[in-house]
Formats: sequence, structure tokens, C-alpha cells
Amino acid sequence: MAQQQLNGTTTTTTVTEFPCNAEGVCMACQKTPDETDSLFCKTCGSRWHVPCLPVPPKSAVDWECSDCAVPVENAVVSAPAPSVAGDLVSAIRAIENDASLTDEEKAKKRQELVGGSVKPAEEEKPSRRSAVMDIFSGLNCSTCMLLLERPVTTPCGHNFCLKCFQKWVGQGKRSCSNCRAAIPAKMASNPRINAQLAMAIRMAKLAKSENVGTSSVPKVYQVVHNDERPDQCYTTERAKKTGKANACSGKIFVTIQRDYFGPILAEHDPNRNRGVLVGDTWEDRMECRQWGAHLPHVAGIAGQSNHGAQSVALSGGYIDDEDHGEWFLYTGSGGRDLSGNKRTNKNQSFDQQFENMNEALRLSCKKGYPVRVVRSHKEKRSNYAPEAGVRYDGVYRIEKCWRKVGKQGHKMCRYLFVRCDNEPAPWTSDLTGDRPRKLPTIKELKGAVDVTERKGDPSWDFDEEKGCWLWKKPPPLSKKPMNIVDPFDPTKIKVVKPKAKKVSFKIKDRLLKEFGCNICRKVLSSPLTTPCAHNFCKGCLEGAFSGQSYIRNRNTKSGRALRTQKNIMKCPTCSTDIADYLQNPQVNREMMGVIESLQRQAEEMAESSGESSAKSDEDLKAEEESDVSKPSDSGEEVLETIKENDEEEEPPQKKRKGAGGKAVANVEESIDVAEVASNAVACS
DNA sequence: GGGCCCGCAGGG
DNA sequence: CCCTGCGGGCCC
Repeated sequence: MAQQQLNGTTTTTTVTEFPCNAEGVCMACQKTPDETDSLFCKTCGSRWHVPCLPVPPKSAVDWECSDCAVPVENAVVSAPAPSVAGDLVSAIRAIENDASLTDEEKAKKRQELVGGSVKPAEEEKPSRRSAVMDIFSGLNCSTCMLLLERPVTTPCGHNFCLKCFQKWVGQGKRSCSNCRAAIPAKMASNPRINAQLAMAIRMAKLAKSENVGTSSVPKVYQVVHNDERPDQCYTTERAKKTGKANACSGKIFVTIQRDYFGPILAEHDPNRNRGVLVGDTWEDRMECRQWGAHLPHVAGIAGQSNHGAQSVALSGGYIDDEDHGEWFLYTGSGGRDLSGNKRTNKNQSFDQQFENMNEALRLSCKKGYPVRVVRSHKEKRSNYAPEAGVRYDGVYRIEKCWRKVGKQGHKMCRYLFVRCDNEPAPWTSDLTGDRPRKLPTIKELKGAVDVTERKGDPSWDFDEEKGCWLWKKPPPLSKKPMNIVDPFDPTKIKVVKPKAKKVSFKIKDRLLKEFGCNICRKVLSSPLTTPCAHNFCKGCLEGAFSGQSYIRNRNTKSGRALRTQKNIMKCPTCSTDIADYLQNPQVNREMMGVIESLQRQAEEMAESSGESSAKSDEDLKAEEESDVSKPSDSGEEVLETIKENDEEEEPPQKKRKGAGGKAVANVEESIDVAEVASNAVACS
């Protein structure tokens, strides 16, 4: 029965069968099978409920359970690690040969061995608990054997801690320590963290420690998509030549003042009552701005020299930046020649001073204010940057600042940022946020000038009693008006970028939000982790590249590859070239294991709270349909608008022509995505 | 992939 | 009102 429900709702997963627990209760249907309905595995001796087996046994005598007879491709959750399996079998044989035990005692001991050291007396939900036990068995780093920390995934589907991986490649090794498959050069030089896997580990930990289902996990990392926006940025008549590059900002959705410090809370988010959570990701700086995490759409520092700095962006604009995740070295602004109407300039041409934004940062340092930090995909030299978009990573404090001659030979303002947020960072598998930590040793402080450290207690600090970061001193009083602006003026609207690729996350299931495949929009099944650290169902990714239209139209970032290169294989999420990877992609089995296990728990939660799985299946279907129908609609609408514009006003500039072509490309994309989505129903 | 160019937002 | 700015679209 439970099996059927599982099958009914999770169309994309292989359902792992459940044996009977130590009490003899079937973990699938919760019934206690009698002898005629029981079957014992010849290898591990575990008891199984015959009606709950997905495949009827051919022989009752020489039968092996799925855990023991697991084919290599499917050896995931329930199977003990290969190195352990031998030990397990011999341990079971030892039990069998122990004449001092009764059959019942033997069975119990066998079960304890197989299911981990389960204590049946306090076991309320045996299947969930054992499922969680199983989750972690495969999640150890192949190098240090500990639970993965900052997981990175190789193309061969093996997971390592970032540090272990870096150590390995630092020794000049260019093959996986697990299977000797080659590690691509780009991954060796800059491995990106598999944030979805980190999230899965956190959720599994929470599910284990609190014995709660995934649907009630409090901290949500979530991609904030455009369709949650009631409003978009737009361009004026004057600005429309360059589209979004010159767009006015859309509505600011949060009720914070421009000079508001600290995390953006649910109370600042009147529509969603959610706030901005660590891990929230936006398409670009303009969208990031609309949620208040970092308001300037070009500048890297938000602040006022007499008030402090509220937020910074790490976007790779200054080569002296150095990112270590929980702490980083940031560079001030200025010192560049911006003549000739430039907005930025890679070259430093004079020294930076502690003035304007640099002084604002120094003030935040002195006072110990929390500074919001966003990381952009444009930061190419960091392991911690997202591969696509702009991500909110929480608040940091500036512990020290100084000036020092930088790589380009000019004095730069330098800042040591250290994380101090109550939510865990997107790259960690820690469940808790930060604790006060020892400051790193900064080599470049030697010979630095104008060194500034905080004197006195910081305003934002860790409260030992409450166990969290909070304002120890009242935050500075705002000097700016409330930043509720709605410059949306229908008379001068031109939609900048048609959101043809509609991504709906209305489905309540947390798992889908966190682990949805970016191609089929279902929960990942047999995930492949690309070298750019994005995950897709194996079937989806391989299917997507068997036809050409999807790839061709996916490539919308520049449109150049479309003309010059055909058949180029790009990551559907971030457009990184993954042709090499696609030659021999390997399933990330560990990740699949956690996700499947979390799914099972979610099912159990739904079941125990009386939710009908059939109903949720229907919901899912309905939402899928609306997802598929929306994109082409909206895309066509936008296309029409732009066509009208083109006809009304003669396009004298070349750039206008480009804009029209782009819209067409986007509509094509929407159709193709829809096709892929509908074709990819059976993506397992 | 690099260079060019632009409007806009916001500090001072 | 002037100056600054870790964008972003597009051309080459």
C-alpha cells in the first residue's frame, strides 16, 4: 500500500524496498507478516514482506534482497558501502553460527546489524529513522572519510570535501582518487561547490536530529524567480536602446530604508512575509536590488560615509579580492580612471583613500555593523561564488581594514570580512549559522598602513545566552526615507526581457524547490552533477542533448555561439560548455541517495498528516500543465509588443534590430523548453 | 572573450 | 547638480 503511494507520487524515482524491522513489522506497509508471507534473504538474513516486494521472488529458498543483490548502477541508499559489505556478511554468518542464540534473537541481531544500531524500544518511525541512517552511509568524503563538508562533485560522480579535493589536485593529481577518472582542468583550478548537495545534507541532518519531515524544515534556501515578481524592471524611451543594461529598476519589494542594516526579515516582506534568506538567488543585479539585499545596481558597495555601509557585492571587479567563504578580503572602490563615460575600468591608476564608500565600510568596521554580502557569478576566482546569478550569502562583519599596495601597484583600501549570520552559508553542511571564530592570519597586514580595528564592543554580536547573533547596541537610526518606490509607469513601459522560460515553483513540495531538475522541473532522479556544479536528471540531460533545438535555443546569453558553433553543449542552467562532461557523465549516487531518502520521509509525513497522495499528484499535474502553457503565451505576448514597437517607430539604430531578434529567440526557447518538459515525463 | 557604450541610482 | 559605479547588451 505504502509502496503504491510512493509510486503514485514520485514518478521520477526508483523506489527502494523496505524490509521488516527488528520487531518483524514490514517497514513498507507497517503490518506484521506471518510466516507464509515472509521471505528471508539468503545473504543478510533479513525478513521481507512478500506482498510488498515490487518484483515477486522466483525462489523462496535461494532469494536475495535488493540490498544484497543490488546491481551496480542502483547501488545507492540501502546498500552498505562495498568495503563494509564483506564485513557485514561475515558478521551475519557469525550470528548464524552462534549456537547460544535462539532463532528470534538471531533475527533481531541481524536486523540491528543491517539497519545500524537501531534501538527498537524508542523507534517510533523505524523506516524514517533507518532511511536517515542510510543516507549518511554514502555521504562521506572519499578522502577524509568524514561527512562531506563544502561538497564538490567530479564528472565521474564522486563527492569530496572542497579542502580534500583541493589538497588532492594541489599535489598535481588530475584523476579522481576514487575511480581514477580524469578531472577536468577547469574543475581542478576552480572547483565550485555543489550547493544542492550541501542543502540535501543539511535537510537530512535536520530530519534525523529532529525526526521531522522535510516539509517542516524551517530554513529555506530558495531561488527567487521572476514569476514571483509582480513587477519587472523596465526601460524608458530614452534608454531602450540597450535593454536591461540601461533599465530602470522595478519595484522594491521589501520595506526597508536604503540605509537599513542587517538581514532582511519577514516583517520587511509584506507580500510574502518571508524576508530574504541566505541562498536566495536572482538572475542579475537588478533583481537582487528589488529584494533589497544590495541596492546599487552597478556599485559594489552600498553605504554612506557618515553612516556606514549596508552591503557589498563580490563580483570579481577587483583582482585583489580573496574569497574563503566564511571570510574574505574585499577591496574598496575608486582609484580608477572613469573618463570617457566608463562605468568601470579594470586598471587602477591612482591610490584609493578612505573616503566615500570606502569610509562607509570603515565606519561599519569601527561600529561592528552587520554588512549584507551578495556573491555574483561574475566572480570567477572564488570557489564560493554561484555559477549563475547573484546570491545572498548572509551578513558579515568587517573586523579590520587597512591600506596596502595591490597587485596593480597602487594603494588599495582592504577589508577583512568575517561571517556572522544566524543561517548557515549555502556551501556548508552545518545546520547552524556562524559562531564567533578566531580571526584568520592575514599576511598582507605586514607593511599595511592606516590599519583600523574596532575599539569597543560591536553593535552586532553573538549572544552566548540566546545562542545567536543580534543587535547588542541599537542599530543606527535611519537617515533615509522608507524605500518603497514604485516607479512603474505604464505610459513608458517596454518589457526589457521576455521571461519566456517560465519557472513555476508553486508546488508546495520543498523537495521540488530545492532539488528540482532544471530541465524536467521534477525532483532530481539519478542526478548528474556538471563540472559547473549544477544537477540534472540523467535522462533529462542526456535527452536534452540528443536533439539540437534545445541546445541551440538555450544559448541566449550572447547569441554568438548560435551563429558560430553548432551542436555546442552547454549547461542548461549557466551555459557553461559541458561537451566534455557529456561524453561520460556519471550519476551522483550519494546525492540520489539523500534525495530519495528525503522523498520517502516527505511521503511518510504526508501520509501521517492524512494528505492524499492521489490529490497531491493531481495538483502536481495541474501545475505542470500551467507551467507548460504559460511560457509560450507570455513569450508571444511580449513578441507582439515588440513587433508593434518596431513597426511604429522605424528602427534607425542597429541595436533595435538586435532586440527584436532576441525576442524571437526567446520565444523559440520557451517552446522548446515546454517540449522538453512534456517529453521528459519519464525521466528516470 | 574583450571592448564599447549607455541610463540609472544614489552619494555628497 | 555633479560625480561615481564589482552592469549588461551587443558588436567585433
